[in-house]
Amino acid sequence: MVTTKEPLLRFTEALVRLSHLVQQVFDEVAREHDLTPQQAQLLCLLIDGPVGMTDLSRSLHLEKSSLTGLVDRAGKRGLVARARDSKDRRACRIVLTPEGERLGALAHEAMSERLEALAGKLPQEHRHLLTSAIGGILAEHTAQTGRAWTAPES
Amino acid sequence: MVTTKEPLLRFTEALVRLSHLVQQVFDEVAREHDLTPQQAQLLCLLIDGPVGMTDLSRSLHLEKSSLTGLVDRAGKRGLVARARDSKDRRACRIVLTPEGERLGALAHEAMSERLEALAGKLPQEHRHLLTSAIGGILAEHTAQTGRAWTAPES
DNA sequence: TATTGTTATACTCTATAACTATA
DNA sequence: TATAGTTATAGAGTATAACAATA
Repeated sequence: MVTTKEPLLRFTEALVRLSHLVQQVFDEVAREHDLTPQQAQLLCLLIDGPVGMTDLSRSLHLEKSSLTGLVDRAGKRGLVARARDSKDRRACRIVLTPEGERLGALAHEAMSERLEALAGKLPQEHRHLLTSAIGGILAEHTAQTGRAWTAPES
Repeated sequence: MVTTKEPLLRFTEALVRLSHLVQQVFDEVAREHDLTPQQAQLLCLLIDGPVGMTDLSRSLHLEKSSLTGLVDRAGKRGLVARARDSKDRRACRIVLTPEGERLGALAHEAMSERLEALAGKLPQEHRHLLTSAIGGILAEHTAQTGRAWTAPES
């Protein structure tokens, strides 16, 4: 289980620390845009188009009832709105308001810039390797759980 | 700003997705051990020894008052306790109870196993590269903020 | 005066259980 | 019956502001 030489930073520890750092940057960016982290995440998920509650709750790993509250509060702040589904009268699709779209895009861009800055000293080839290694990990998770790490295909 | 060929998965997006995945695994593990994610994180930070409130709030990026509540609840569950500081009568040091130590160790181990499984298909050398690349990113963050990503040196 | 930590207050976030309405 | 979503409730997490005790 333990290899002959322990590196300075263990692999799993590196993953956890990186994830904490990214999370922290995300929280900061959200706050700078006067959003809660959860609202920012919601906006990011809606940038590509309207999504139904069930799909959203899967993507966010939230119970439907938790999502109802989140959408309610985001709605009260004028970031999103509920649109009725034309095919299924039980369902609704959550859409970004112009303000939600604006803030979502701003936050997304700020996030990218911040992360780029963090990786600025990394040589290009290392970035590519890192990216593809992460792709492998995400694929492995998909294989283990059967769930995709992107949009839920209905 | 944009290189000649955009890879399938952009670098920053890969970082964000990886971080979400790790976060999700962390939440699952915490829940399986009947802990909230924040409690699990608290236990992990205390494994190496008692820590004062001010240092804890820095490590967790929490206001002191938020931390008071977190420690209160963890205390009510018998996971941690407040010990008075011998040198400074204002301060206290948060210590793990035996139960907290047990649960913290279990959760930490489960987390490692889960992440190892996710990276299982990755060749050793890629893992090392990934680890050192992450080390670089963490170091860059330290350089930019002046804060270390590990224990806060008082 | 500065620092350590708590209290008071007001939100947001989250899950569980029970519910309504549509399919 | 099953699915989409909400309501009710309870508790956890968080920040801001004001405070107490010690340094």
